Amino acid sequence: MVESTTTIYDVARVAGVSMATVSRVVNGNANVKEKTRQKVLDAIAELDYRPNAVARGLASKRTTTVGVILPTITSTYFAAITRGVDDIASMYKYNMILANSDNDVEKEGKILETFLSKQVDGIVYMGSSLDEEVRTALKNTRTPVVLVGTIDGDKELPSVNIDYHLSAYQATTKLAKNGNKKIGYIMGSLTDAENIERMVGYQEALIESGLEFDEELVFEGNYSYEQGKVLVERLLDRGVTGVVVAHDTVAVGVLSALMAKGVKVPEDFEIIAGSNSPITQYTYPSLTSVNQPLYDLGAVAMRLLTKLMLKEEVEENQLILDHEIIERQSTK
Amino acid sequence: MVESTTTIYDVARVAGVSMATVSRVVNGNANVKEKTRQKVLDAIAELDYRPNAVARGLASKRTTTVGVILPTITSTYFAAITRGVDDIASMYKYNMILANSDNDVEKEGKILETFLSKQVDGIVYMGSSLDEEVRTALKNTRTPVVLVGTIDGDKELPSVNIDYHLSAYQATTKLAKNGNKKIGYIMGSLTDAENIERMVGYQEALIESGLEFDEELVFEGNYSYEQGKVLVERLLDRGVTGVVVAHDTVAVGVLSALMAKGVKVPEDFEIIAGSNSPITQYTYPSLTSVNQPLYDLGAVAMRLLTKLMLKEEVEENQLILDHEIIERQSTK
DNA sequence: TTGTACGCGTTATCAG
DNA sequence: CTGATAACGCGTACAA
Repeated sequence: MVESTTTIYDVARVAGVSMATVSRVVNGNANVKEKTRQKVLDAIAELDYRPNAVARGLASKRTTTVGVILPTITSTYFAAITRGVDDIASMYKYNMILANSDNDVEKEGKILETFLSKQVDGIVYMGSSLDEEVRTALKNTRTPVVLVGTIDGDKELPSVNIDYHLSAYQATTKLAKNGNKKIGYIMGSLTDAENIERMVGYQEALIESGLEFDEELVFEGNYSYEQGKVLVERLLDRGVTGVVVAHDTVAVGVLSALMAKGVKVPEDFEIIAGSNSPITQYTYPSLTSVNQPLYDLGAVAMRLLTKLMLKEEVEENQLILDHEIIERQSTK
Repeated sequence: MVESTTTIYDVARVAGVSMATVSRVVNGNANVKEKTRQKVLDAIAELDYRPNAVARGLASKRTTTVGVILPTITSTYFAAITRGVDDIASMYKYNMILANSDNDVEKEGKILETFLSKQVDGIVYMGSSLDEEVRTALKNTRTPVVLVGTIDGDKELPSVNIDYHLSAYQATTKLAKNGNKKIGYIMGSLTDAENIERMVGYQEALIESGLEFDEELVFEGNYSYEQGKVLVERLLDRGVTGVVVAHDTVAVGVLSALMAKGVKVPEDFEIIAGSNSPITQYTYPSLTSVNQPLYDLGAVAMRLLTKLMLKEEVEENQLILDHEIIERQSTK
């Protein structure tokens, strides 16, 4: 196999046609006589010719590649979304360049630069906190961008999310109905639009349930399991008997710490996790969870992106997918 | 921001030099007078010029992109490895095109074709079963390939793994020493070289521990949680009191089913998981696990790949990383 | 130290 | 239906 880059010219020569015709055949252009098409196809098979996508990209200004930027692929939350993105992407013949940002503004900036220099046709962005700087950069690009699980406060950038406000309201109400008087909430930074929505939903639910809002019961938990274990101490100190945890990994940490302390779940303490990523089913007791349709979020986002890339009409930029609360063993 | 693709020529014009000089500056070529370099830099800043990586790739025949092919990114096992790959990749200025194969031969073939047509500089392959067809294709490519967590029976393709034989031996021995008389093993398909190694280690440990090998106690478990739950019935039926489970997700399924049945872990049943992916710490009781250094496996593989891509000398192609058994709560 | 000119492998336009 | 030929944006010998 001496494979020294056989080009479209080689194929043309062997098939006895011009390279233009070969190009037509390769690209499925209809204007080719069946007989010549067959000659070309034979030559392609004979030479084991494979089109060079880079050259193609240069000439056509399309790379059939989209950039995906996310905090870290090791999170089952982002992994599930990403799987949805990839499935739809490959369905539309796109590939995915993936980059982990650790939600670091500087890294995000660099990744964005790289993606643009690589001429990606579109970008899928995930990141709990959408920094102002990054947001501006995203808006100033000609390249289509879709946010997933991330809210742009101004609702300018296309995005796919669930109704965080409603989900927080429902989860809190559920805990209230189960008789909990002190209900905690662990979410990400309150500077994120997404969490502001959650906060409002939480407060509304408390009020409607005749409970008092106490900011001491709201905690900022990042993505870590350890964080969850640490927060349990404070939850218990403050008399909390039920908690809604936005990030699943943190929820698992909370559960583990409670179990280790001998606190009975759900008898003495109830937990509702926030995104129904796979791990919520793996724990024992399994975690009641807000079911964010993660795979679908990714799939829908990618579908939206294809429309944007192909300049199709898009009636609505801000997509909201349905969620539900899946009852498992961590609530009564 | 009228951004109509400013090229190297525009920069040259503004800076009053030739495009060759601009190219030199952009590529950090030393042979440029400091003064002109500065002029060029200014022009670049003024025009907000960004090199076109596609054109660059065509001219230089290097894309600074590697292709990563894996069964599914939703597995914490592969996700952890992938994170290691990406960190080292970006350290060396490479990007990662990611594709999920579901371990399907046909998909793998297509992905490989796509990667090659996109002119990736190298390929990282993960997949429990390395199909003969795929293996051949991988070997016939000029593009460097590194396998991770995957064994090439012939040891021809460069790879990074742990010693599966030894790990199986140790885990089995541990359960034997703890007094278990019937020890089960759940692994993937026995057609995979990796699992054959496990099988041998398992058998050796049994013999040395004076226990009998019974093929009825070896199960083929794929990656699913559900599978683990199903297998528990059979394990119990056959009097097994301790099991080694190669795939963590399956191990979690086993644990959950046992807990649900009221079987005490580790008192009445012991479990050792196979790869120490994050979920093994998240369960309660947490899972004793063979600690495969997943992140490192990915990092080392990518490092090896950079050497291959840069045609550096590589003394050893078959890398084996150390593992250990991390004691948690699922063993006595 | 800097500039010229060609090539990388395709796509796309325009004749014919 | 088919064939020249000019881009696409950049790297790089070869000259100067």
